[in-house]
Amino acid sequence: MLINELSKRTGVTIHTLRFYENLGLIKGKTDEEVKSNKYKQYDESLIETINWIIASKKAGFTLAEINILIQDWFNGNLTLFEKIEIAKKKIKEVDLKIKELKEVKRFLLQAKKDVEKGLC
Amino acid sequence: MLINELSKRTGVTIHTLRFYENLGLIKGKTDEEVKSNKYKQYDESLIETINWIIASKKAGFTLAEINILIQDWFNGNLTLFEKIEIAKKKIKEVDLKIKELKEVKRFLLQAKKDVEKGLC
DNA sequence: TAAATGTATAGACTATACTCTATAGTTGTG
DNA sequence: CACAACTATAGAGTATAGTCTATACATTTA
Repeated sequence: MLINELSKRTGVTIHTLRFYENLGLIKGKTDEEVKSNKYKQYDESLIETINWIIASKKAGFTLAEINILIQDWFNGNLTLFEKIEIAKKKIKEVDLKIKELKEVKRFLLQAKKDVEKGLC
Repeated sequence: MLINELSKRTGVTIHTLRFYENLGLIKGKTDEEVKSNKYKQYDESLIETINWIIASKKAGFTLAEINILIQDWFNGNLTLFEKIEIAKKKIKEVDLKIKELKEVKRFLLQAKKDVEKGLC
């Protein structure tokens, strides 16, 4: 598909998709047979990749971190063992973030309770 | 306490504390009695405020959002009802973030499982 | 009391992640 | 075939959140 379709199907603007492509997060390829233009074709599988990038960003990972993981995972010639280790490490990081969020929630619940009791 | 102590007790650099003070997140006051300098005194209670700012940042809130909440909460002359509503709203936001993180975790667990099964 | 350390202010600089503009060429439609 | 809509590239501009430097005083301490 062309960039316009990729943009519509992911909800990410064309500008941002190009920005991601420059960073190496995604990659389209120009059809060698077509000589008249340099329009890039984007693979169907990029939809999932981009959704994953969006989720990871929401989870607080930087694009640099996400990029390293993508490079390792898809282009890194890693052994099965190494891939499992990477997944485990990332899962730990996500668990830590969930723990931090739960602390913030506890703080908010306490504040709410204090107000309800008329303590502040 | 002076800014140096506040920095040491919160782990936030003096530069960043001043940056926060410029944004209005925290406030020190110069002792009117002392004419020789303009050294600002920071209240003991700011330690908790700053720890809360740090946690909120980790939770993905921007300084602008944190600032609005602080202004509302501490200086906003809100009714008890309004404060409870604000707390409820923030708790909902945190819950959403936790949900998003759990999705990322599910994705990672699936990837790990796929690798373990030798599917990729 | 000289030197080291601390404080205040203003402004420059950096990194991250976009977001927009300009320019040039390509494709699809009435 | 005119022209609107799409694509590519490069580079400028923006917002957020710091981080650092320079300058000028003030305070502490050996």
